[in-house]
Amino acid sequence: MFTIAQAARRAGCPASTIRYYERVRLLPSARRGTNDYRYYEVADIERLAFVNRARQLGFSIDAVADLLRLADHPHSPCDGVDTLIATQLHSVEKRIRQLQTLAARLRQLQSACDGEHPIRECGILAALSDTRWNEA
Amino acid sequence: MFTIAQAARRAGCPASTIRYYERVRLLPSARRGTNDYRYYEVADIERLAFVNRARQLGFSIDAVADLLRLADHPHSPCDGVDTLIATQLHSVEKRIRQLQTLAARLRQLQSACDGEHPIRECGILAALSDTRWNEA
DNA sequence: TCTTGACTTTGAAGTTACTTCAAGGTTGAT
DNA sequence: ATCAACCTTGAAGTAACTTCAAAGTCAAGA
Repeated sequence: MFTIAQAARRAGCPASTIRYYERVRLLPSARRGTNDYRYYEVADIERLAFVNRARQLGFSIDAVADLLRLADHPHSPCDGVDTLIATQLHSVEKRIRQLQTLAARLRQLQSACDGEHPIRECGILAALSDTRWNEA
Repeated sequence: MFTIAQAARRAGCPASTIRYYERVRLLPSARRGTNDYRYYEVADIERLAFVNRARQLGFSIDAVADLLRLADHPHSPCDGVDTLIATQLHSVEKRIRQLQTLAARLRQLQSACDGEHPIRECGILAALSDTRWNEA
């Protein structure tokens, strides 16, 4: 049996996050001691660690809840899991593409200024003020 | 003079966003008519468009406020502008690297399952449950 | 035993950048 | 006159937490 801080250390997240997951019902209510402290067993901590790993992969709380539900039904087919992973991968890839476009624009802006002149002559602000910007 | 919806259309953002920017003081309070409607001139709309372009580049509201302040001082050197752009570019690049790591992990997970078996045998959930995960 | 510091509890509010909603007033065209 | 489409405000909702305040608990050392 572990206190919330011990569980947090083992699972690799703050105690406040564990309380939060309980509050939003991502995790079941923890067993309580007579002092009203939450106590966790190894199995609880493993589930929590599973949640943290999925969150680190960028899954939303709702998606993690789906994953947990799927993991709790060992006999059903795993298409659902595959779909969740694929969906997440697609959204990550899309976000990467957006950010790459962004980075390219920022680099372009950067090349419009050598830092050695007053703002009045700054190509960056000129570009940002240019109404033709949105065409680019 | 334009109403808020007209200004919004010209600047390319919802009217609610303009009100929001005013509320958080990113933009000055708009001039009001006797009907209490907000009215905008071309210069106001240009400033709003500038804000929208910077936001589209991923600058936070605070950073946009900095950009506006800098743009309002045409005689000071433009190092500050350069720094803001560089900082933003670095954070975008960092985020891209994080997401690429994420995508690689998701692809790795994907390869652990061919979708043709029950969850009990699913390599994805096995990997997510594996305590050695965090080493990877 | 007392104290001290580190833990625990709760509910509420703060974070970011908006969007949505409710309830009501204004405008312009028919 | 009436109708749609606009405008106003303040408040609440969104995601996923984090931080805070106020108060109770516990373990160890003097």
